[in-house]
Amino acid sequence: MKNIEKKNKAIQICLESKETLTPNRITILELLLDSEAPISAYDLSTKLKNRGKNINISTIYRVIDFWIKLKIVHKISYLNKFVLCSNPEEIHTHITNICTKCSKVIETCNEKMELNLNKSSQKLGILLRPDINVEIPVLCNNCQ
Amino acid sequence: MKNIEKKNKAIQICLESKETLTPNRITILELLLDSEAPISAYDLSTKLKNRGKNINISTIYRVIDFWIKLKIVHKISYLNKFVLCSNPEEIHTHITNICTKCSKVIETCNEKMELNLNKSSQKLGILLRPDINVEIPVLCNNCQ
DNA sequence: TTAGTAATGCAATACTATTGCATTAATAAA
DNA sequence: TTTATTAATGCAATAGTATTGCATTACTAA
Repeated sequence: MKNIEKKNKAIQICLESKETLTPNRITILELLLDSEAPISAYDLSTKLKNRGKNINISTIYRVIDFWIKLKIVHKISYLNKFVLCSNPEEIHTHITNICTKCSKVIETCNEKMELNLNKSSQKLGILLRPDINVEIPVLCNNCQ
Repeated sequence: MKNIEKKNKAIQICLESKETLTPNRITILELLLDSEAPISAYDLSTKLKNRGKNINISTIYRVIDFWIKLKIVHKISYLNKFVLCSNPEEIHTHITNICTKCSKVIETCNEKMELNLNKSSQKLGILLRPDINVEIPVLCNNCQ
């Protein structure tokens, strides 16, 4: 999925949800689009300052939360960083492979990674969240 | 696995690794044993102070890292907290189901959760880490 | 036009984690 | 036993991450 498609998809989802598409939300969405690797809120803040824009850190966090709620953005807890979802349109288990050496992220979806958790979770009496995002620590191609 | 067994196992692993078993390391191990839920480094610090012991926060982090390296303790990135591994003796994929509502942790191992990642990761050119610990956001029994 | 709601700014604060250097404790070699 | 070496800890500053309450501004609907 190309960046321009991702952006349009995000905007579409936003409008369909009847949420407001503000300049800050677009700006931060674009920064996340530009960033291949996950990026922290404070890195976003720095990038914005470099471009002459100054958005308060609280607003940055709020905007990130906004996109997370729409499932456009994922938080990578392992890194305390944020990344655009590679497939925002699909409802599936998001699997984020994170290289623990170089922090590169390889995102894939349930089918490709064969994560069959539903049966076993029933036995445990737990319910998988529909917006499930699983982080898996790996070593990428270059770092092995 | 009972607490006393876990403790003995941890001590055994420590000694077999020819690491030093210091009072701080034992104290913090015991606190982690007592805590059912994951606990933060600063919460450990508070508990220690309440018991009249004052261990510097840097030491607490170092001791936690020490136990993590021995695979006795897991960091739960989703919570920025730490928890004793339920099965320190086994080499397997650790799967930590975390209730996103109450933070309860249900840990299980690879076999029980059917996490078949090896084949698919090969296709992606990535290598699973042997000490892999996967966090899965769920809703527990009580919170559904 | 006005009332109400949503978004943002501001700045303080809380929480999480690391660092460099000094000191102390433990261990091994002479 | 004494000394040299290494490991562990303390200290306190600092860095990084995230949230909060309240004021202000922008937007939306009555």
